Amino acid sequence: MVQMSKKRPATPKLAARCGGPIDDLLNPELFKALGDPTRATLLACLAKCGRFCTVTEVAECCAVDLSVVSRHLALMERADVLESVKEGRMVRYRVRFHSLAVALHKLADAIEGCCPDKGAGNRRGGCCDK
Amino acid sequence: MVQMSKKRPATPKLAARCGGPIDDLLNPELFKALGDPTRATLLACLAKCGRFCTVTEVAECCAVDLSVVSRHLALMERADVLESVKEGRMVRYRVRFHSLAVALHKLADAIEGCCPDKGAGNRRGGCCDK
DNA sequence: GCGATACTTGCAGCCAGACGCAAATAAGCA
DNA sequence: TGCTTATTTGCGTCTGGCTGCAAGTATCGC
Repeated sequence: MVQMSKKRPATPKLAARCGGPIDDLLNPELFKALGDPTRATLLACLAKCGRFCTVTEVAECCAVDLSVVSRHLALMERADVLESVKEGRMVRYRVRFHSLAVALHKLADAIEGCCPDKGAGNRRGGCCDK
Repeated sequence: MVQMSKKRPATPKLAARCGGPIDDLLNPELFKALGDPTRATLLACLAKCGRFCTVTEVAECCAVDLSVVSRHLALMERADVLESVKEGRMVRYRVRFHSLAVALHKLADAIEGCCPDKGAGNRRGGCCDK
């Protein structure tokens, strides 16, 4: 296995030029999807429920209009937080449990990998590609 | 060790009444802080840099006004993403590596714990307190 | 086909937040 | 004290996003 040199940039300006795993993992679209209180409620309810739920069912867990719920669910699907299946006239949404958990674990690992006080030489390969 | 009953709510509506670890971990303030492209850039640069950086240094890694950077950093500090120290006339910010990584790992675990196709009976105690 | 149900989309109002500029505050230095 | 540097704050602007209502589309059962 080739040992890549994982240098740490001296300044934030240099860090900007230096790609690392954190750049792709810190996806604003994903976190925007998780950053709205209404969507957080919907997501938590869907997660606790576990199964595929219809838009009407999900709408019963918070006070906003059904059309708003429909839009929130569609947005979270575009951000790969949810997946959906169409069954006749209804659409069922479910949390993308694995994909979401993996994305969060990877980001957490990338962040920890950037931490300088981590024993000798960054575990997990450091934060920077060169 | 007492075995708590970790039932899964039948509907999203019931799920809303049923508290679980995911409710607290899915903190909109945190994800709002991560959900802006400019803040994502600043955070990635700070993470790759690893050390405490001044506002002026951080501002060099993206094209917005210094005052904007100052506001973004303060916002991320309020969301517990960054920490700061004041040194004379300058303020240095650094990523809260451990705290951030732990929050993300916990959320990822809580989400995985909600996933129904996880062998027999939810690992990690399920998603619901009752 | 017709009405009912399930969901999406168009529209408009409204508020939050991102931004730049300029002024204010704070701290170092001569 | 006066000047410079570092950062914050006030203000106005503007865009984006959340929301509700109403209308549109799709599907089901009769």
